[in-house]
Amino acid sequence: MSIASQPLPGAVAAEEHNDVDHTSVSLAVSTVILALRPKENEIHPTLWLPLVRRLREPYKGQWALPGGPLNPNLSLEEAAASTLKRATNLQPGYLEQLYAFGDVLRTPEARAARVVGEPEPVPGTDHERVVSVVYWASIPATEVANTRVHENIRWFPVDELPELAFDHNEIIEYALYRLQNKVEYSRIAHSFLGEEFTLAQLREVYEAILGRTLDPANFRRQIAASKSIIDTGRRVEGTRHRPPRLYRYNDAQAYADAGPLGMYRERHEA
Amino acid sequence: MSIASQPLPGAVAAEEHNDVDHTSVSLAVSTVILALRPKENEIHPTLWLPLVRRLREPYKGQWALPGGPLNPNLSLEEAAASTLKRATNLQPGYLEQLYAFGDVLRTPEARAARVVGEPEPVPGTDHERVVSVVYWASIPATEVANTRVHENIRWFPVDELPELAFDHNEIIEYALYRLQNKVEYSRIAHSFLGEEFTLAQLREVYEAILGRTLDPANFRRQIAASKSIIDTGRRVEGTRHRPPRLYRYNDAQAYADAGPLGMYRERHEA
DNA sequence: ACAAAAGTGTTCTAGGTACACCCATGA
DNA sequence: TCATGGGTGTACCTAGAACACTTTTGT
Repeated sequence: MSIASQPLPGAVAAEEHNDVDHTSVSLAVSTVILALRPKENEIHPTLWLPLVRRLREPYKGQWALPGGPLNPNLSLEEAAASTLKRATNLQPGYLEQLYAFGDVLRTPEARAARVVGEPEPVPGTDHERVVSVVYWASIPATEVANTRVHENIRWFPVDELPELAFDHNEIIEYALYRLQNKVEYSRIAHSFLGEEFTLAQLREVYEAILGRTLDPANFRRQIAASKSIIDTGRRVEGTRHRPPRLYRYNDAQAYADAGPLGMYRERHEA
Repeated sequence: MSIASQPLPGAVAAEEHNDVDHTSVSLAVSTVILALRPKENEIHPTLWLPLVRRLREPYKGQWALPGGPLNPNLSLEEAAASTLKRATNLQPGYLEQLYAFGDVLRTPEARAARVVGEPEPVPGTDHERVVSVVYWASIPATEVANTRVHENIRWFPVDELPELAFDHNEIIEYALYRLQNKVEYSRIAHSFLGEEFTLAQLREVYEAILGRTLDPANFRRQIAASKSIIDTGRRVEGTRHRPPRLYRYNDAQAYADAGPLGMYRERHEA
């Protein structure tokens, strides 16, 4: 028996490797995949995400985040990317770990009970324990058109989601919250656009994510001050007003997140 | 066979439950436990953390983060709290998920190779794959004295760590980075102190975490503006200067983090 | 000419920093 | 009375918000 499971005073495990068999908890990786496009008959873009219909119990027939059990040969991030590829066949602009969800019983009811301090429902014997490591990804607008179509995959606007399997509604809510924070102090907004874009397009990304309009004048200055974009010298013509400049990212920096070590390079860079 | 493992166009798994057996990846939970106390012969406090000596291969004899395999009956957070209790017998002031580390081979060498783009070393057949969900916790100063003593547990100042097992040095580095960020926009600093404290003590917490001195005058005003503390009316006497006031937290709010849903309540509160 | 969005200038305010200075206590 | 940290006042600077205004295009 492992020292980890002894309740004696000397019992402290230095983690990892062969301490105990833990086949009863399985590990899945899911991805919240976000892209911007306008709804039918609307001008401004909204966040959309692809969901997958469950083909088996529990929650059979309901929509869920794309994902699956972790392939032992892939890192968590590679697994998330692979999920993304399978579900959409698109190239992400950014990919980052969101959170590891690991409550014993992961249903909306269980969480509600927990929040108000009631006793949690006991998992049934048919309920296998699953810990999900969830990633979120952005898809550049230029990619969106290439989405694969499939009967059991459908894109939904984030403000018109159905009731999803497990705790997936809550996970998406949290992903959107994280995105809102992140857009304010990093450069992820760019990852929703193509190589070149106008300031108005970039502003629309911010507006869609933050859910409010921004002053174009101030927005321009803030972005300029951040030095995150470069004027290509070219303009978009054919608009019925003054032609806007085209910009591109200043930074050849990779948007795929290299994990924590990458994450804290990020804020010191600019 | 599960649809998740088919490479066909229609193959998209809606995650979770019985899709595949994945006994070959095991799941561990570790905790970076942080407390403040002065080093020998120093006045100002430094961050310390407890490490556990490994009793088996790999890395036998080296120090490592306290942790162990996930008990299927516990949530991730409960598992982290349980680890903390086993390693220190102390009550944490705050507990929060840090990150899920899930590279295929988690050694410093592998990460270094990855960063410079070299091919990664191939895991040996004796190397079982482990995904670690890591939490970090703070211990109030009033608790620190009650630490359990044990031959295979030792507290180290964070700036004098030995070479640790696995990628644990990197994990701790990241924990400290996260702490630095967090201290600036939330109230965790309080969680390193007892119920009542002086402004100078609170400032010392900030200074130890941020690694720089702060202007006492401005610090006072900033904390006052945040309304996060309340004057108890009492003072500390016996100092050889003007007696400082005693304060306590304004907020009866729980410091144990309730996960993502709790996390985003946090920033809108103040 | 006019509509519409691109782009510039100006003012105001809140928050942070720097630092001079006064206050209350023990020795 | 002096040393020491507690605590206040104030001037400065910068980033952001608000908004008036000018520019450049297509129709």
